Amino acid sequence: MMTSGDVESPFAMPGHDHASCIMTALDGAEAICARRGERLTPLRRRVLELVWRGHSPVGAYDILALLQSERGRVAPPTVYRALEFLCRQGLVHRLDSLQAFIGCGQPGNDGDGRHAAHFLICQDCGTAVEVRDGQLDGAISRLAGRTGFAIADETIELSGLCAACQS
Amino acid sequence: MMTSGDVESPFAMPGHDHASCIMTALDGAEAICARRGERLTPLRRRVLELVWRGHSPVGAYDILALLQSERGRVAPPTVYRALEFLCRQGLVHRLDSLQAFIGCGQPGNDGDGRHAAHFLICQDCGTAVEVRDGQLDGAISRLAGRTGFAIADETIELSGLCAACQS
DNA sequence: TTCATAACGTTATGTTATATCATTATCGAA
DNA sequence: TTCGATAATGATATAACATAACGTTATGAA
Ligand SMILES: [Zn+2]
Ligand SMILES: [Zn+2]
Ligand SMILES: [Zn+2]
Ligand SMILES: [Zn+2]
Repeated sequence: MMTSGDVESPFAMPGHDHASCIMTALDGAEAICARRGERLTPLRRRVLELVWRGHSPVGAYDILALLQSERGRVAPPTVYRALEFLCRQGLVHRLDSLQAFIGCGQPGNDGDGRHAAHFLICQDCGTAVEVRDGQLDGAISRLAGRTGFAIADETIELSGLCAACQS
Repeated sequence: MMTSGDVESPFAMPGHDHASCIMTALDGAEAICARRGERLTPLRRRVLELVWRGHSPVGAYDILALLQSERGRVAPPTVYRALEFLCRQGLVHRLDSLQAFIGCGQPGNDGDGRHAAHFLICQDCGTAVEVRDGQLDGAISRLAGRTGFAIADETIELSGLCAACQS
């Protein structure tokens, strides 16, 4: 599975045990919600599982189609409400540059809410990896301090080619 | 008018001479397109002018409505094609977090194409300021180098409150 | 049990963006 | 100048993404 220490080669996980990624994500979500007194209902849990189908961002309507294939009539608000809950809990992130969603690999590391997430997105294989970089965080903090700007939300998404896809 | 050296207090321009901002942007766009052999047609020029109505991002359908009010029937592709051209020339940037567009204050500084743009966006007054920060650029470069990632496109948008709006 | 609230279902609509094909403008070559 | 290639625009339709509004059901505490 993918671990949170894989920053040096975040894309290097071909043929990994993805079932383990999913299980870790679901178990972690259960624990986080239990601790917070939030309700990870069957629907929300299933949507989270569908978001975790892989390591590529998934569109809301992709999830909708998957839900419809297993439950019959499902309407967009059903999906958007579940995604909103999952984003609020920091279990899922929205990638604004793609209008799509991806599971968070390090949820709950920032107290009780969501955290700023920074992404590398491969335009070839579609993989998106959440990265944490102290220098980047520092540069952002200093920029904010220098300009007197109070950051509430960060959208940092770097698109390009991962190492494996450059050959 | 706003100059490209205002990085230290990028939001401090209340009551400035915005007509001068617009003129500078249009004149610069003319010069850049002429140099590149690209055609800044009346429509494209007008869309650029409308994007420069202020220092807040403008939605494509806002521009559409403005165009319709002065030309009668105008369809979405007309606006999107003009915006696509202006983005391609680096004269306008799209803010993914807002699904909106804003004029570039420093176009043509990077040879013949668009450049990476980083923004501070005030959630109160709506102003968006394009910033250039060497430390941020450096942190991004090092992150890419360290992970073997080849960046093609950067979406960096920091939302929050500008200094003036925190009181 | 009863009530208040949260979650979900359902219908309708709003918002953003693009595919496709017809028409017109532009510009260089014959 | 006329022709023909290409770029730009017009026009119609539809795709893709997201939310408003309201009714119903589930949940849990008093
Ligand atoms: Zn996996
Ligand atoms: Zn890749
Ligand atoms: Zn101005
Ligand atoms: Zn402000």
